[in-house]
Amino acid sequence: MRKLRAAQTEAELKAAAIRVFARTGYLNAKITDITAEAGRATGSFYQHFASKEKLLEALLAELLLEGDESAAAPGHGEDFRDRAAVRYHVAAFWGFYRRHHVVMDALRQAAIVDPEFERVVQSMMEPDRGHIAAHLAKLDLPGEPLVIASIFGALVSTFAAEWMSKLPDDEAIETLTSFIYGGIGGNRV
Amino acid sequence: MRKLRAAQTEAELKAAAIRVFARTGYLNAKITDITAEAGRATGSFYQHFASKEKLLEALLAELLLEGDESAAAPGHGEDFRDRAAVRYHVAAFWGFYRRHHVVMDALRQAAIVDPEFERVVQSMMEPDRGHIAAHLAKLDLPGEPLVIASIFGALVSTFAAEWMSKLPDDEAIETLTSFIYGGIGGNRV
DNA sequence: TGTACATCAGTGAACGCGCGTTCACTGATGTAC
DNA sequence: TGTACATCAGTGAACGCGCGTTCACTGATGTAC
Repeated sequence: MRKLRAAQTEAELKAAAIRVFARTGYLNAKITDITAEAGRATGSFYQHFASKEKLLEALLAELLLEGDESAAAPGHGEDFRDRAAVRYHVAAFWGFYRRHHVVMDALRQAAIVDPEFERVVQSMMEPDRGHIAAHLAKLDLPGEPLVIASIFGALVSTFAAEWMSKLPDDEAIETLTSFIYGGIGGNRV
Repeated sequence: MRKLRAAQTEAELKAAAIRVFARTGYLNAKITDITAEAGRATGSFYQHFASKEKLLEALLAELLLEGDESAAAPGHGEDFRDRAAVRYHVAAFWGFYRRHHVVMDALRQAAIVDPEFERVVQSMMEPDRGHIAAHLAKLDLPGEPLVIASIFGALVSTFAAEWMSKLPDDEAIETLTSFIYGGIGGNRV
């Protein structure tokens, strides 16, 4: 089966790309770095992807697939006056980031240079943000729900980017949860 | 005076660079974009800066100069149990970012591609972070002071990056202050 | 089942574009006498 | 004050490097008869 072989190579290129991105960052990654890492010839790359951008889009598609799964996850606490509900969301985001930070960072880097990806990343984050904003809408908040939701996202992802490798998961999740829970007013009775 | 003319040109190149960075971002900015914006010939650039990186370092030096001034600012509230003290720091950071976001963003972009700048940006942020951490050390916190201080920085700068142009300053500062004050436990009596 | 031909994944050397950097030159400003 | 020469900021065409992309080729797998 030839299709199979092609699919195999394509998968190896994707996996190699993720390793290269992790090592040098998306913007510094050369096509030849990726093919070398995958043990293929340079030209092989273009049989599967028209460009580095298209490869990243393919990785994004995989990531979105899993995002949809976890969005359809078992009903969780909806009321953000409940600390456990906040923690649930922080933990979910944290876990997602832990599994996909290489691709997420690559997307962020691509967005810096290419306005097209800027839009893609934005629209990728939008449902999450809306979801969080919906939880927040019921509360008595120190600002617009959408603004606070953006704080939530920014906070968790920037924090994760810096501390993921330095703190144990539960400590990070606890710290973040406490901070956010307090931030949205959870400690006022 | 020849030195004067040179200094003049150098200043114009810097100013032009900031305009170009604001328009296209640091990573997308070409040397010729900058010289064109300044109305100079390409070669002129290299009479003043050995590279785009060196130009950015020069802009950084200017920025640090002002940073030092504001650090030596009039004694402000030191106790973060006091909401006004928190607000003071948020407002200071917000103002600084408003004045210097182009260069700060450029530094962030440079750090992505160049590990050298990574270190520079880190060490630039470090005193601030230490300063904040010192304020926090007295409190009963949901985590390590340095970790919380990094939340503080990440929060204000990511938030600023997104909302600076969309929210009036005082609303942004209020929202951020409330969130952070709550986050560090300020609402528990 | 065997032979002849077609298709396709993979190869890697070569090509060429974009852009950073150089360099021989110009004209103006400064210096020596 | 005037002339001859040196210095230096600025110029922009040309050079060359890095890297993305192409393309003629190979060998293996699939198809027709």
